Amino acid sequence: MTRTDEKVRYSPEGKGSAYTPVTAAEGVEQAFRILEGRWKLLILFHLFGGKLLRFSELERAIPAISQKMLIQQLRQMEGDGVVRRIVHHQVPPRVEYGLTDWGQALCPALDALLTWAALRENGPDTVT
Amino acid sequence: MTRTDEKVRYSPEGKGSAYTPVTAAEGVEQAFRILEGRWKLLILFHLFGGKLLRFSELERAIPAISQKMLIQQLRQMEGDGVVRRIVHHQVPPRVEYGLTDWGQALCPALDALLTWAALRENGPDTVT
DNA sequence: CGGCATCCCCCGTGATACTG
DNA sequence: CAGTATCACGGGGGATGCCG
Repeated sequence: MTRTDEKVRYSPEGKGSAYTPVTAAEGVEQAFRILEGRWKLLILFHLFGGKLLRFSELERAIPAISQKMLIQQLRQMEGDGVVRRIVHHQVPPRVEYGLTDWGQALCPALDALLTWAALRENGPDTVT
Repeated sequence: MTRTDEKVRYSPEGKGSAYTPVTAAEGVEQAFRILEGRWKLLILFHLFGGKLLRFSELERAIPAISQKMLIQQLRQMEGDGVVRRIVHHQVPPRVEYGLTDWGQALCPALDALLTWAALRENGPDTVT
């Protein structure tokens, strides 16, 4: 590494957005807070692609999850604006869950992480 | 903004990289496992850009962290191949920490998450 | 300087039972 | 069908003190 003396805030595009290590970490942690949770990613990937799934369909798609955890994770993501809840007032009750636009926008970001994780195996360690 | 409302699914129908909701979630969770931890992101962002920092420098950079947590998070990331530990055998002891190439490769992925998180405020929610 | 060991607490998670 | 409520547990994380 040649020059590291510059005040590089790791900024990729050198645009107006200047991140310090602290603010950048906080931003990512904010994202992590939303995604953290034993089942959230699993739920998310079941909902990607604009799919709408009923509560019971999600239960079947994720057999190991309990009703409590399913509703808890869904509620949290709904509160965070990632998941949207569509209630059909009828008997028997019909509730569907899907992603918001912002939730859909997670796809490329998670894909980047997926790609990164895959590098571990593919990449020949240049780890000095 | 990029259009994510179309066929941006991770393509289960596609060829080559066929992720199911389960495998994709597992992949991202694998990445999350590595990044999860109260201080890891903060440490990471202090190390981005090929910077090498001593233990005591990291302590000063992150005042709120305890020695136990600092070494714990560093060790875990070292074990995961994200952080590399450089020991200079001398008196007094001198130990520096930096990122592996794989660790550096996290930058764009985390940037994607950062960008996504920023969308929440900037983007006028068309959350239907 | 750069750790390691111990105790303690909190909260996320799981199991189970009940309800509109 | 789609939840709600309660109890219990384990581990991640904080504070503190000691070692090479």
